[in-house]
Amino acid sequence: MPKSERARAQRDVARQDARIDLGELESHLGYFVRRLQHWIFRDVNAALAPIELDVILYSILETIAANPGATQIAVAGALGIERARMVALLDDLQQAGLIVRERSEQDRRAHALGLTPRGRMILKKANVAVAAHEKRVARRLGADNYRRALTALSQFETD
Amino acid sequence: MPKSERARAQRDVARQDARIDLGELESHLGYFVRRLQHWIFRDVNAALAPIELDVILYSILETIAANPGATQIAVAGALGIERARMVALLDDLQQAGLIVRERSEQDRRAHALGLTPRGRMILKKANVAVAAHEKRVARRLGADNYRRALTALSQFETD
DNA sequence: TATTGTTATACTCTATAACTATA
DNA sequence: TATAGTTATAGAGTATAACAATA
Repeated sequence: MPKSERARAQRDVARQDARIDLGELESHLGYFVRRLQHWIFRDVNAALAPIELDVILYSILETIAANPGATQIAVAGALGIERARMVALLDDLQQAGLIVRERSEQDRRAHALGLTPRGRMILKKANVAVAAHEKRVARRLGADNYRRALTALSQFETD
Repeated sequence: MPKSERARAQRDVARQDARIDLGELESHLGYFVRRLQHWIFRDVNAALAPIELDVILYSILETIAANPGATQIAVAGALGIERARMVALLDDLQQAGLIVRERSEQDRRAHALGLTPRGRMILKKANVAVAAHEKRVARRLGADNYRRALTALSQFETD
């Protein structure tokens, strides 16, 4: 099934029945965070689909670009991805010709990650698509709410 | 490897991890939403574990409490759960003696959902645990940011 | 002994199709 | 024909454990 169809199916399921009341859930931040996260996930993945990326692969590319030579564990740790899962994700990116894995000279157990020229080109396109997505989020949330949300949430410290 | 060298190596690794820069991700709401959602999910599930619930089962109980007699499809639609998955979730709740499924009199294909006395008792306990979780979120985010986030995100309209 | 990358496995979540009983 | 609930299955995502090479 094409991604657009899958996205529509998800929308249909997510659509709320107007008669249903959510009780206490309406006062819990977690409920609204989950709802927004769901919408954002769908929208950003749709935006990245034409260049054959999803938001996880994009996040990995962007992190490698900002930290050339970083190891798989460092990137995985920064993004909250299991190192076991990172292997297959990097395999995808490598097979697509977007990244290189080179043996680290300081520590021959580790791989130093880097972008290929093609990787840099695709990342540039991805950042254009993601910027457009970000504007859609801001428009749908309202400029004031968008600014409020970004300010508030960016100050949250995880463990 | 001597101890002093090992200590230095560990420091170097730690410093490298701390040095990881997330690039453009730091200006994207989606990144912070995902990060917060992940923390909230873990914390609320830990809070509900002692009464053998998770946040999905709790959300279903709360929605049934607010809409007695609602059908499986109505509750599933309101919470963004596939109706196929809802079956197993309701099986769990029914087996735990928290809900009842009764044939609807208006439409004999449908189940009218309701809480048992035990379901109401457990939901009461769950709401105490979730309220404590909500306070942890507010404290960690800061009172002002918590209010800002709740205001901003609750105004987001999904499709 | 510990760590990096890797493979393997199991479990959950999501999406879809197909079936049954009703409408 | 269509819908509510159900079953079955396939594909992701997540969490572990174990192993080889290296520290």
